Amino acid sequence: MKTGYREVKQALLNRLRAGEWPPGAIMPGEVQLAEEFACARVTVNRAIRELADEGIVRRRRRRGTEVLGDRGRQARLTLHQARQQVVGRGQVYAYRCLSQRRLVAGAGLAQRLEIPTGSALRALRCLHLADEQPFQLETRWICLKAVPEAAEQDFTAEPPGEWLMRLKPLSEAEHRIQAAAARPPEAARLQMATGAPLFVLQRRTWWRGDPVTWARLLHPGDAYELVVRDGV
Amino acid sequence: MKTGYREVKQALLNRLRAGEWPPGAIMPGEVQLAEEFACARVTVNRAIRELADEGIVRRRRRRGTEVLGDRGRQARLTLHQARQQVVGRGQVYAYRCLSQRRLVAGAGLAQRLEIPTGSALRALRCLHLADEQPFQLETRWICLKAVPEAAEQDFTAEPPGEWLMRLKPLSEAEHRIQAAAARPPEAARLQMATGAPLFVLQRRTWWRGDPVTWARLLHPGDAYELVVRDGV
DNA sequence: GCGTAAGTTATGTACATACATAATGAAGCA
DNA sequence: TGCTTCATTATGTATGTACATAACTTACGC
Repeated sequence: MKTGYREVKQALLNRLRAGEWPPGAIMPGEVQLAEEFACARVTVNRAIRELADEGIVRRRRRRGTEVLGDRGRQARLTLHQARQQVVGRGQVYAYRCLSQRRLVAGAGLAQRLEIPTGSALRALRCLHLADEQPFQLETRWICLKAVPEAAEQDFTAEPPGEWLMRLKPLSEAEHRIQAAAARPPEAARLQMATGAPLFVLQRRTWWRGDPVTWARLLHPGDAYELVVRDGV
Repeated sequence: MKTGYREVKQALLNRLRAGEWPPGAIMPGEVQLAEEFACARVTVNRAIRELADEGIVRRRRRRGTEVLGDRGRQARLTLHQARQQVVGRGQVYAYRCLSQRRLVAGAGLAQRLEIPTGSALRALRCLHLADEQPFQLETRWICLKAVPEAAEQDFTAEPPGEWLMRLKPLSEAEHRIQAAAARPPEAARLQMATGAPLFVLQRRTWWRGDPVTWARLLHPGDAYELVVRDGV
């Protein structure tokens, strides 16, 4: 039976689901599977490579393909800008820059951003609104060493996230998601009660290894959720 | 210059980062790039395919390869079982099953689980501890139609998440992450104040389209965070 | 002018072949 | 025994070729 890599992949997935090769087991080699499916080895290779990319199996030279068991559920998360999230909900987006200034990094900031103390930064505080209601409170620092253009940029019209995305669209990022209690100034900005739950997303990004920005994005906890749907 | 697909991919990424092809632009075709890099078309194909998999470009037949701009940041999220998270932190894991019983789905449950009203379910409430401290409060329903073995299974020794993972290791899943205020019973179980922030992870899974389980995992907000690090 | 058929084009996939690379074990030697 | 060397093996990658497929363009018939 002449087969494409998709069919091979699906067939292998079905067998894995059926428990034919339990976690920890070594699957048959590519040549053997190619023979069984009556296809070229490259075809099997591609099928298994995709399974490996998805974290279902692990491939090692000479060892073969091992079925992974205790791996966690994997999901592909996509994080959008506030504007996209708001218009995606069918609401009207608005943006306000609450403050923007320059400063030099103190010890705490320097440590969080992994930069030397005294580095020049741009500090911003912005509010994103959905249908006139506070949607996200953004606190952001931008390293002027990595992004000197940010020193003179005026962020009253354009959110810094979108501006950065346009300037440096491809960078590495680290995201941290937490739940926290709103402190008084945050609660006031977001028009919620002090101590009420906040959804907190912190994002740090790098550009070729250099720290670019650190953002803390706060959402009122009762109005926000992150949804990830993903066939394993 | 004889090149491998990794080099081609990196070279293309560099040009994309340099803004050579702005978002919305159509990149040169595979044949042209193959000629430029002095390699086979398939090599360029693989390089660009990986960029497409990562959400950086979009490929369409006859149209060519379009550079995406407004896409959100992507990250690969891995969600582990409570046990793995706890031992990963270097703490001692413990598990307690607070209650387990059978019931039939009422209207609300049926809707949330996307099953007919009256379906047989197993309902569980469990507590996961880290160093004797409450770490996660789990509320779970298991559809007996999809997992009949769960009807008689005793979950006092093994957490249902791990048991299910062993039984049905590969299923589709939907995750929802929220921040919420702890209600009195939850707060008591987790030894925290009523109204304090909770990190809420809800997970629904399917097995070949059939709903399998719905879990609500609550973490004290001040002691939990989800970290995702990912080069774009 | 309008709809349909045929042609064009870029990506998508399959295959045979060849060689590269990492990991493992066995043979050979001090 | 302990070490190096070499053969083995499964995966990793590159290439030329061929054909498939989707989508756009043009030509044709009416």
